[in-house]
Order: sequence, then structure tokens, then C-alpha cells
Amino acid sequence: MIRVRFSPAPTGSLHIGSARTALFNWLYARHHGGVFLLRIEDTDVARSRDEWVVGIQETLRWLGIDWDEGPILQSSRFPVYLAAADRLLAQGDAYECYCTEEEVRERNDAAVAAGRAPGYDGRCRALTPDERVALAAEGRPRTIRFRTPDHGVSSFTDLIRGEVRVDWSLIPDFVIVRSDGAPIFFLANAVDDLEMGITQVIRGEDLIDSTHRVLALRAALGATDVPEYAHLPLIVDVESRAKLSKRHGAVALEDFRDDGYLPEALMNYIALLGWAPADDGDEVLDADALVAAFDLDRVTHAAAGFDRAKLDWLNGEWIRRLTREELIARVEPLARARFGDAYDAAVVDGAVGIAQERAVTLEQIVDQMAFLFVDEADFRIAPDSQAVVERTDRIGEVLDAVITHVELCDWTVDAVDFRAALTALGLSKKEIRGAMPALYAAVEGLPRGLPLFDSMHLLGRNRTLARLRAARNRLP
RNA sequence: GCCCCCAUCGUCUAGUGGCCCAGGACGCCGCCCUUUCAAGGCGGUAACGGGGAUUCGAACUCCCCUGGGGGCACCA
Repeated sequence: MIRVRFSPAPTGSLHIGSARTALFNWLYARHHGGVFLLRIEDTDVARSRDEWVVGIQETLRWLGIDWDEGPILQSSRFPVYLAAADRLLAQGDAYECYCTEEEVRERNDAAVAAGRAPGYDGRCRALTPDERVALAAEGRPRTIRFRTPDHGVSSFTDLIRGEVRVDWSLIPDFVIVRSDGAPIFFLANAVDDLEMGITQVIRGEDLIDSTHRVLALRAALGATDVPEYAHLPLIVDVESRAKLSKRHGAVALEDFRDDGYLPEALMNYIALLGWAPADDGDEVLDADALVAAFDLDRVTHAAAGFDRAKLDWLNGEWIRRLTREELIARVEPLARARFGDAYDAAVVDGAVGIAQERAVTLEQIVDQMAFLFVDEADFRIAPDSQAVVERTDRIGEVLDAVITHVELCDWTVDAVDFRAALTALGLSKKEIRGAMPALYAAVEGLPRGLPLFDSMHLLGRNRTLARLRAARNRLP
């Protein structure tokens, strides 16, 4: 039975890279009919926060990822890890170390300065019982270190990279229990993957070097089998080519959600970062299609750049694939938050109807309909747009003609179409097109926006007239 | 500094020795459509980092170089 896990540290919100790791684990489990479990790696108590434990789960659910087991909090399993550490101590695979953090750091710095590799120098490896007692009596902190081999080669077979090997002499002894008594990532990770029967470990490539240590720990713990490892290429900022970070714009999934991106689009886009379907077909894929097509053998090797432009395109595609009712339901919370008491369900429904075919994000849809919720007393043509109005040929005549038309026409979307009135003024089709931005600005505040006749209809005759007349009066 | 991983259009990628003077998608450019802006339709621009080797034949195999990324904690 295939068993995989996503094991984030709750030290922040879920970001793009972690979400992709979660997604690939989930897709792999669902594709192969395996079990997907969620394990929270909160062994670093100081940096872990309950709100992130909750937030990560909410965000995963929002994305469309569910799990079969968990969440399992490592903070609730400390006794298990500590017992394992004791066993390693008893077997001689680990030893007590009384070096302070500062001492280790100083000796590391000295080693680097002398041209040697940093890393623990093994000073406490061969302490006698008497020496240990003496050191402890000094009140020194005690950590437990795992003893790595001094010779030989560590190797494992990565599912997407093949054999990965490194000399053991390059991997120094490392801490598995802190001086405050808390177990460290490597230990908890090895113990849990073993006890939970994890069969494939799918994670970011930044962890590839730590695999040797976890595997050594696992073997020392008595494991006779080894899970398969698959190290995913990193997702990097497309500009800097470096690891994604806040400095490079939004990386937290919640930010994308708040900016009006759909979970369908995010899942779709993230899946395409480091993986591609077998054929050159449609790249717009829903969760079912991704599950059906996904497998590890098609994961790429090189780091992938996060490209906002393609996400935007996909988000627009997904907005167009939603039914109008679904889209309205997604826009509603954002619109309510933005417009407060002015919120009007009928107007939002109408605006969403005309916005759907052109939108990039939900937030943009709300932006585009904002002119419908502004009081006439507060309505203003944007300064730049006022210039567009004044620059338009025969704008006074045009506004007068449109005002007259709006005063007298039937109040249907088709009848609101004032173009015939402008033709009567002697304007050509091209000239009418040239006048449109000014009219958009007069009614919507900007020289571009939601289709004008629908917008005027939604706005109502009186408010439309008020804005047109105000624009007329503002002319020099 | 040492170690590990990686290297096809601007970006995401297809490609596993001949089907490739390299295909798709996003972006960009142009045209069409058009109620502004979009969306949509059509067309275009654009890449195998360099050098050796193997082979009748290399984007694909091997070596070197260069370049990029990651890791070397009492974070995960």
C-alpha cells in the first residue's frame, strides 16, 4: 500500500513551494490509490504557532487538497522520539555532547578560516563517564548527537534523479535532541516515516542533502527497508532565479486567494511547475484530470520559475469555465467586504454577468463594478480620464446627444445603445469609436471598463443622467 | 571554502540516437472581430550554454568547462 505524507512546519503560512509539494504528494496518492497523510512538524516549539497549524489546513482545503490521516502533530509525540534517542545512545550510535552552541560556532568559524569544512568536530565523541559527570556538574547544556560514519559512501536512489551519493566523511555528527530536551527534525522525521509506514517521500530539492542523515538514522533505528525518495525541483522567482520569497511579491497562498485567484487556477498552475502532461494537449486541467495524468516519472529536474502572467491567464480561463451562479458566489464575499451597506445583489449579479468574459481575477471584477456602488455625490472622473474627455472631438455635442437619448429612450440594454444618436450628429463609425472612451469615463470614471450600455442600464436612468450632465458641466 | 543537484524559445515545457534546420502553452508583435478595455479568431517572433568524445547519425550517451540553484545549525 502506497503511503505518502505532507509534513509542513507550522512556522508561517503555506507558500507556493510547500503547496506544490503538498499537491504532488496528494496527486501521487490519488493517482495510485494510496493514502495521503498530513503531519505537522512542529518540533521547533518556539517557532511553531497554533494559528499556522490551523491556517495551513484551511489553505490546503481551500486549494482542494484533502487528507486521509492526520493532522498528526509531532509535538504530541516527543516521548516516542526521545525513547528512540535513548535507544541510539544505548547502542552507541549517538552520544551526549556538552559543547555549547557558541563553542561549536566558534570552532566552525575557525575551521572555515583555516580552509577546512565547517561542521561538528566530534570533540565529545569519546567522553568517559567521569568526564560527562564533570561537564554536567559545570552546568553545561547537554545535547544528543548522532554519530555518522567516518568512512564510506552514502547513497540512495532518487525516483526522479537516479542515484545520489556523497562521502560520509563530509557529513558531521549532528544534534538529534536539543539541550532543552526537544527532539530535532531529523530524528522525528526518521522515526515517523518509519512508524507511519511511509513508502514514498516526495519533497523539495532543498532537502536532498539531509536525506543521507535521515536514512542513517532510520537504519540505526532498526529499519530494514527504505522509502523511495523523490526530490522535486525548486520553484524560483522568475526574475531573480532565486528561491521564492516575500521580497519577490506574493508567495503565500492566502495572498493569492485574497487577490481573487481561484483555487482551481492555482492548483492547475502549480501542477504545471515541474511537471507536464504526456501530450501537447490542453493545459487547463481540473483536479480529476491532474490526478489521472500525474506521475513522478514526468517530473522535471530543473528549477521552475514562477510566472505570474501565466497564472493570470489560467485564472481567467477558470473564471470563464465557472457557471455564472458559481462565479457570483465567489465574487459575493469580496463585493460585500468592499461595498458594505451599498451592496446590492441584483446589481452584482448583472455586473458579474458582463464581467465574466473579460476578467483576470475576482478582485478585478470587483474593481470594475465599483462605479455602480459610488454615490453620485462622491462620483468623480479620475484626473487622467478627465483629460481624455476634454481631448475628445466635439465632446460637448456628443454628451448633449447622449443625454437627450438617455432621457427619452426605453430603458432596456438594447434601447440604451446611443450610437444612432451620434450617427445622426454626423459622426462616422470610427469617430463614434473614438468618442467611446470619453463616455466610459463620464459614466464609469475611467476610459475603459465594463460594457457601457449594460453598465448604464445597471446604473439606472437617473444616475446615468446625473453623471453625464456632470461631465457636460465640467467641460471647459 | 567544501558537497549535492541542475542546464531546450523571455517563462513553463515536449523531446530518452534518425520522425527535430526542435513541437505545445503563457508572454510579446501584427491582423481580424469589436461598445472602451478585455475576451475570442488567425498569423508571426523566439531555444538545444561552450568544447571534446562515442556513432553512419546526437537536443537526446560520456567527459571537461562555464553558468545557475541548493545544502553544510541546538530551523525544517
